[in-house]
Amino acid sequence: MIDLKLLQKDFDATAASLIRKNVDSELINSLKTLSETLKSTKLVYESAQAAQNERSRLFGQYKKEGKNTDELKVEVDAAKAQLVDLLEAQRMAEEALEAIAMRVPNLPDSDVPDGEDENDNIELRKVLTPPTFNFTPKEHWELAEQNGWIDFERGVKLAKSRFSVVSGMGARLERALINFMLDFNRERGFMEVSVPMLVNRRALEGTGQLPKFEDDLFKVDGEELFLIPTAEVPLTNLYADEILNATELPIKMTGYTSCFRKEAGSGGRDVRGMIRQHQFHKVELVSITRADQSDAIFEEMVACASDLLLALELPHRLVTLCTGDLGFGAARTIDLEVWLPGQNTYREISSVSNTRDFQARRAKIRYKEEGKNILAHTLNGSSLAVGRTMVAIMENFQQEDGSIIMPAVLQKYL
RNA sequence: GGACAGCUGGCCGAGUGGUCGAAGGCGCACGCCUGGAACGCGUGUAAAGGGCAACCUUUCUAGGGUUCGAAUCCCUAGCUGUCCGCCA
Repeated sequence: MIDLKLLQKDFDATAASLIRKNVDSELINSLKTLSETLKSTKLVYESAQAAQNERSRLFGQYKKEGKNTDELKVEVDAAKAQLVDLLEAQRMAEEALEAIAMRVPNLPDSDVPDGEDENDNIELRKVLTPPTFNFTPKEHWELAEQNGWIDFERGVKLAKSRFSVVSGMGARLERALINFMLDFNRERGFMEVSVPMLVNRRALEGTGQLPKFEDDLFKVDGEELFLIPTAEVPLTNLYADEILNATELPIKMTGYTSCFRKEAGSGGRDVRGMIRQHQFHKVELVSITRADQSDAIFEEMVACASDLLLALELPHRLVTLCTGDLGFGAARTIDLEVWLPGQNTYREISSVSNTRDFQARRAKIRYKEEGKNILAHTLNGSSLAVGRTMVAIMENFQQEDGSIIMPAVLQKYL
């Protein structure tokens, strides 16, 4: 959630910032109005309550002194009825504000480039040169089927479309990648954590998937539980509702989970192959930091993901997302896109975001510094999407006969 | 799933109707002590919102109720623990 005080104090700048993220200006106006209404409603209620508290105190005193309380009781009862109404007004103002505030995205950092969509993203740099082939490189689904690594049909039989089965060397590669990534991240100071893959509504509100994006999530029937779309949700919410000691920060974590997404809005995109599945594996990085640490940790996380690709000898590029492509909770994001020779293009394989205090405000993650409670900064990044990494390995290391050479760093994991 | 017990500050824990946002301890911060530390001693220390401030409001899991007044009494829900059942 954005800082509503900032919106009240510096409306023009905050509104301009939200407009950069395509938030409707009417919505911004109503957000401001509602937050001010709440403020004045509260003021009225609180002074009425203060008067009532005083009367109650007097009542006790009268009783003790043996005075008659009949007159006071009439007064108290009258005020009580009024208080009920005032409280109700306050509650309605709160609800109205929250309904909107929880659906307003984070403010982008001032240096995030303006833009409409992914076409306006800005390439930062390329790492490694794409390989050249003296034959026409195949796409991964062809290679996967030829090598017996992935069975798309049987995945559909077991569940539905966008599910697949990985077997043989493919399954071993998947496991090797997960282990390799976790070890790599651990060596960079990220503590390994294993978390639930089902979470409650509160957790998803904390990281921003709810209330706005419920359609993208798989929900467990009859329970208030959802399958996680990313390990970012449980890892970040690990510290929800807590006040950490400043000296404990930064907390740097890595975790492997399956991820589940309905891919509701993705239409007919990437229907073939394993680029876009309902269930996929991902190793995630999450950091909880002090406000002054998040920029440095952000760079660390980007470097970690990029170096991981480098270790796997996978050509990739780093891209700064423009305002229009930025996710709901992100103040800034760098995507890592891996080269896919079969598709002759770069495709997203990792996304590293700094949400600043946006998630922390929702999830109530604070730290104490010099006696004050300060909202933490939270960051997340994939490191990496396992399925897409397998796709990249297949396409980049394919031989003319369709066989695939494994990256050297994975040897000891296979 | 069944029975019983519990849920209080960063943590532990006292508190059965007003003097309680709450004893005490731990932790933390600062100071003294020390060559430097530990120990010891002293002081401070719940959160959220509003206000320049004094101060005000709210919060003892949540929601409802009783009462002039609820951490305290009643109801419901959630969670935790223990025992039983089931089980990888």
